[in-house]
Amino acid sequence: MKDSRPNFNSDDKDKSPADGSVKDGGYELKGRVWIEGPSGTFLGYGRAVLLERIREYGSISEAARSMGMSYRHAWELVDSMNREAKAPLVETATGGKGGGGARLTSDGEAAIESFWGLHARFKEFLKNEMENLII
Amino acid sequence: MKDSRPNFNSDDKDKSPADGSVKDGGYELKGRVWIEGPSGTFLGYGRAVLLERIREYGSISEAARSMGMSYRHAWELVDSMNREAKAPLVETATGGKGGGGARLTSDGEAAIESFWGLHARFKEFLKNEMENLII
DNA sequence: TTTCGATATATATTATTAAATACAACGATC
DNA sequence: GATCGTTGTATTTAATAATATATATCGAAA
Repeated sequence: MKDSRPNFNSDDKDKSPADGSVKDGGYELKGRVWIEGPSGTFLGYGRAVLLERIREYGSISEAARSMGMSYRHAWELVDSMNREAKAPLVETATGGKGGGGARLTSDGEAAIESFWGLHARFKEFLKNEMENLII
Repeated sequence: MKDSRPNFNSDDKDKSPADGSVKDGGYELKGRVWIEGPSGTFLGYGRAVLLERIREYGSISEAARSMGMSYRHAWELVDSMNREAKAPLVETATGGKGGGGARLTSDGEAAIESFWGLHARFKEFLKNEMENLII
C-alpha cells in the first residue's frame, strides 16, 4: 500500500552493516531511583552521598566542600531530608568547640543503608535489561 | 559512650507512634530509565510519548501542541533521536499537500515497543521494591 | 503562479535554577 | 569576655533552561 502523502525523505541507507561505520554498540541503559516523601524528594543518590560525607567529616559545610557543592545547597538538602523523614537523619550543633558540627542519627545511618541496598538491586536490574536490549 | 562534641539538638521526639500525626505511609518509590546513545539521551519516557503522538497525528507540530510542548523543543527531541539512532525513527516531509508532515519509520515503531517493554518491567521492579521498603 | 500548513532554523525574551556572597547567632573553650 | 568555625538564613548575582517570536523553505495542489 502506497502512502498518499507526498515526499518522505526516508533516509533508509545502511540498514545492513556493510561498511564499518555502523553504530553498533555505544548504547547504554541508564536510570535513577529515589524515594519521595509527602512533599518532594526524600532520598536519592546525591543525598545518600551527602549523608555519607557528613558522617565522614562531621560537618555539613565540609561535606559540601568535598563534593564541590555550595553550603547553601547542602544545607537545603539536609533540611529537606529532616523535614521529610519521620525523624531527623542529621543532627546539627551551632557554636561550641570548632564552631559546631553535624552528625548522622541512627535513622540517618539506616536510611543510607536502605538506599544503597535499593540502589544495588537497581543496578542489577539495569544490567540484566541491558543484556536483552535490542536497539 | 558519650560524645565529646557539644550540644546536638537531637530532636528525638515521637519515635513511638503515640499520637496520630506520625507520617507513617506517604512514601513513594520513584524512578526513571532511559537509553543513552553515543552523545546524549536517546530514548526515555517523554520521547516515547512524543513518538506516539507523532504516529497519531502525522505531524511534529501537532504532536507538540497536543503535549503542550513548544514545536522547537519537540523538533529538537526528534532531531536528537534521529541523530542518535542507527537509522532515523521519524521521517519528515516539507511542503506538499497540507504543508508537510511526519511519520514513524519501522525503526521508530520498534523503538517505542522496546522502550515500553523496558518501562513496564521497571515499574514491576519498583513495585516489588516498594513492598520491601523500610523507611 | 499563488496558496497552504508544516518543517527547519535563528534570534530574542522570559522564567527558572543554581551559585556566590554576606552575615547574625551560637556556645564550648581558652 | 574574646575567639573560633559552623550553622542558619537572606540577599544578590550568574548561569541555564524554557518559551516565544520570527521567518525562510518546501512542493503538491488549486
